Amino acid sequence: MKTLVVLLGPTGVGKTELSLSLAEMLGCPILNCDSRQLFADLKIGTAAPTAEQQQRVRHYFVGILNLDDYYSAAQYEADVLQLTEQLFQTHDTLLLSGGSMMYIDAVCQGIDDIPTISDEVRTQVKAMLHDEGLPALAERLRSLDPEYYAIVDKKNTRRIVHAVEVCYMSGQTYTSFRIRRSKQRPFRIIKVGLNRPREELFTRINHRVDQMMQEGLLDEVRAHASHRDSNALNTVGYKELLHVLDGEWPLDMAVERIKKNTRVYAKKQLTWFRRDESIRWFHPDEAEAIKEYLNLKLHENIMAED
RNA sequence: GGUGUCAUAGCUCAGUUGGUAGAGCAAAGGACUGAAAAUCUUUGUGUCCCCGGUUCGAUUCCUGGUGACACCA
Repeated sequence: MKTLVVLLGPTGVGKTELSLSLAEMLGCPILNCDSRQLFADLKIGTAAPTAEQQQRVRHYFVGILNLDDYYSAAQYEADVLQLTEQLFQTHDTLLLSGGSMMYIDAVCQGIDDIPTISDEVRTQVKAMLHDEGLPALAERLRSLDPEYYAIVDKKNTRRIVHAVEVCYMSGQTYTSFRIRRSKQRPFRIIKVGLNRPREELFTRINHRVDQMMQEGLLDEVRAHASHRDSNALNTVGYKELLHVLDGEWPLDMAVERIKKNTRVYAKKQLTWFRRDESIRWFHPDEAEAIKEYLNLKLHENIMAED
């Protein structure tokens, strides 16, 4: 039985550093599970693994997308499953490391099979939203899919828009695609969570943002500002600095906002992870304990096979 | 040293004609299934600077402290 070790935790906790030594111990490559490190041009602002780190351990899913590329959790699920099938032929264990909650769940439990929205439908629904407003779009959803309308957050534009898109795209209700059943994987999953005391985590985040600024984050944003409407740049660190480039915010205010928004993001990640009882939590400094835990679990695995 | 102003939530402040208080920001919590570092959402936070006095009752009025600021010496 093959094993996928999932290393997760809030942003800035220290996943990257630890993932390297775990991968070296396990003798395996690292599969990145950070939705923004997938983009080749967001190196500084996403604290992507450096060339040197990638020299140490082979990484997959780092810097493989252009800023305007369309990508999704479902696509990530498919890509990871395909790659793991291949890599498990030569490895017993693989390491998935990152903090993108939905991407992790997509790999571990799967995601419902929902039709991909065509550009036409996307544009059409976008126009409806623009012309009629959100309440009117919600009314359309009420007649298209009353069941989902009953439970959806009526103020959440993303959710309403997506549900309407799916209805128009498929001619069926959005509800009919929401199976929400977790899929079986042909490998075992061990989840290791990293966390620190709140104050410690926030101090690290603040320092890391200052460091990103020193490394030239503003220049990175400037270099790609022409893609400002892409989803990729709707990311903490980038959206704030775009306001600076537009002359709307002073730099120090933007830096403070980046720190705050990163902290908020970290909290959101922890909220999501908290309900996953299969995660075994550690402090990042407990590297030895983590290795011991993994060895124990992997050994159990072998015993179970005999 | 003198005169004046101020002292209320983690911060900036509002307010109570005397019945123990509220905004913004910060903070904490929650949702989440094909854009997720996205998107949406809930919630407080208190010796009202301290000791007295007046009063049924003082954060509010009064005396005295303490501290901050401004101006004058």
